[in-house]
Amino acid sequence: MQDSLSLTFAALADPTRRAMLARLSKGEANVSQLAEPFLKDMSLPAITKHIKVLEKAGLVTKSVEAQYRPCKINQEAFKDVADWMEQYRIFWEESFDRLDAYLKTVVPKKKAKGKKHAVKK
Amino acid sequence: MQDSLSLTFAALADPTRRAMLARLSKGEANVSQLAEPFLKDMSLPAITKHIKVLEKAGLVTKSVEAQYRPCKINQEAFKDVADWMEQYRIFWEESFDRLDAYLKTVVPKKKAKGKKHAVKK
DNA sequence: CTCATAATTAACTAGATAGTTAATTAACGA
DNA sequence: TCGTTAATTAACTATCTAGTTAATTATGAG
Repeated sequence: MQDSLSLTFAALADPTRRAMLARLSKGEANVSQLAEPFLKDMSLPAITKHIKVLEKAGLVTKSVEAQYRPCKINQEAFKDVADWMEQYRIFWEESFDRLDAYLKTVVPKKKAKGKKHAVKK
Repeated sequence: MQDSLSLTFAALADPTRRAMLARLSKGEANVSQLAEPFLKDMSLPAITKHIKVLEKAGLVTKSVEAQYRPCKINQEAFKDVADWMEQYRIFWEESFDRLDAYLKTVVPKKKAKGKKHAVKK
């Protein structure tokens, strides 16, 4: 991995981290506040690591306030995901009719020029 | 991991797999057609595995047609991602004003009841 | 039947990820 | 200054991931 979108999706691929984002969508929270619902399941260092993953992914920013580390959602990464999703809108929007129509506009049963990989059927 | 959304995000966290989806968004393709742009970088078994990841994530379905395995995009997983994203719309939509307004509606500098975790400042 | 192509499976490896416990750093309050 | 709380770092481990090569299965073409 390494590219920014991959980092972001990887960060989202964990229920603990998604729950943290859900919490942060309600407002800022420092590390122990974020940790609180999970401390029955995992240690504080584990939480620290999850937050680091969210930061590296650009989904969260953390600041310094005395001994606290208030975290908040960073819009940029969400925008990146939303932008990427745009190209698939046709697939996740309700209308099946429009999908059918769309699928007829692209690659009308392409023959694969060199006829090497031609799809027979 | 294990939950469906985590599987889906994990599948999206790879540029090869995202490129495959982009290809499939233009229309069906069988395994070797999907593989073609990547064979200079990786082997066919690696491709097979990537496709399996996309299938398990529900992003792609594969069928059988003679010796070919035509793949196509499966809408469901995209819908799931889009639905999940909905709750963060306020963050990825352009309007900063509306975000400010929103943030004032939730958690008005909560005091953390037991005063144990009170955010000082 | 035999060969070539499509695709998968098996077995293995390097490196990443997610967690642990123990120790450390920093700031506040008394 | 001393104890407490907030948070991180270090060191380690188990499991997962992404790739490899070699072998195998299945189909259609001649």
